[in-house]
Amino acid sequence: MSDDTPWLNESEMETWLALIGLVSKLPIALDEQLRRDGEMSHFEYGVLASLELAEDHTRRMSDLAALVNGSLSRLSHVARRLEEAGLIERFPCPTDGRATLARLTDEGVHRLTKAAPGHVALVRELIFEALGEEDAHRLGRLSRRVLERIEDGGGESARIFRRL
Amino acid sequence: MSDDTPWLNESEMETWLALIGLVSKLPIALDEQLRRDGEMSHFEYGVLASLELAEDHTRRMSDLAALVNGSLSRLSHVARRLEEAGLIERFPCPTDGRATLARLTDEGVHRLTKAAPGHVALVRELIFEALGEEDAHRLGRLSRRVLERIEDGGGESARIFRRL
DNA sequence: CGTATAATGTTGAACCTTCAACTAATTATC
DNA sequence: GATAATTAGTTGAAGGTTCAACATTATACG
Repeated sequence: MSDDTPWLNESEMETWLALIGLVSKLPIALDEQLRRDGEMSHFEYGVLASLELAEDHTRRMSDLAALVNGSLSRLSHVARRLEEAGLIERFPCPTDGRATLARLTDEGVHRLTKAAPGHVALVRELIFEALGEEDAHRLGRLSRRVLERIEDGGGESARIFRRL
Repeated sequence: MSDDTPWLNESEMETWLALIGLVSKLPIALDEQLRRDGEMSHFEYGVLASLELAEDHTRRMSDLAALVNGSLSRLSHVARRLEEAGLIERFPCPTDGRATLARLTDEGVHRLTKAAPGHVALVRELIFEALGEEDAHRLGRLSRRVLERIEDGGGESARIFRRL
């Protein structure tokens, strides 16, 4: 095979490995703290936190799924467990019979409140203290640009593929 | 409770959400392409690629685990599946009776070769084309700094906790 | 209206990862 | 050199995620 693939050069490879390292290890660090301080995963924390910010502590399942970057199926399973644990409750949406609403319970608020300070402290240490406000802000902007590209259709080849 | 927790301000929250978005979605985009072009996950790709770069296409399991940012247990399960699929083979290390060596087979090389061009193309598009070489390099440097902080013990609170 | 299509969620099975327990070999220590 | 502690790796069970199939309700459109 004639190799016209534009492989990564050494500098690009270093960049890529650093990013992959971050993407693999940051979630583990977050899960570790939250498991310890709140007996929950980072995904579950996201669900609870996102409900706490919402009007009446209530959101539609599909909105919630989008906010926490998860599939509806994943959220549905997680919601069942959170409901069994008494941290949220679910009930049908009065205005759209297809939809389900999830609401944070008082106990959910309590558990979130217990875990949150440690979580914020960890985020501060790993991002804002490690980089300083300015560089942290740069990291945010760069992340957003990559994110846009990802959401733009998952890559050129995927777009072509999907059109067939 | 008197609330002296230094919550994130709006700008910090935007930064953090962007980063979390990246960390949740980049792996999904990578897995999608590799699943399509090579019937493998990104983690499996990492294992095969890391073996291909090695002397004699062979590495110790524990070295491999560190290189792909995974636990030894996870790697062991994955290695069993890759071995069953004929992509790698495992055999005891001749110089250290505790260790196991993993070697990429010819079929493993073939499968890797099949998936690699699409993978590189995706990485190029999502990172280097989206950001340009210079900003991509910045992203790499920032990632590395956060990574160092993570590996520095998982955060101040964790260090204190662990000392008790 | 009535049917076709799309949107919203849930479920169970298959699959993957983590966790704890375990085996086996090596190194440290006395 | 025997025993203890450490290191390397595997395993099975428990728990979480994905995938495909399904049920249900809403919307489009003829």
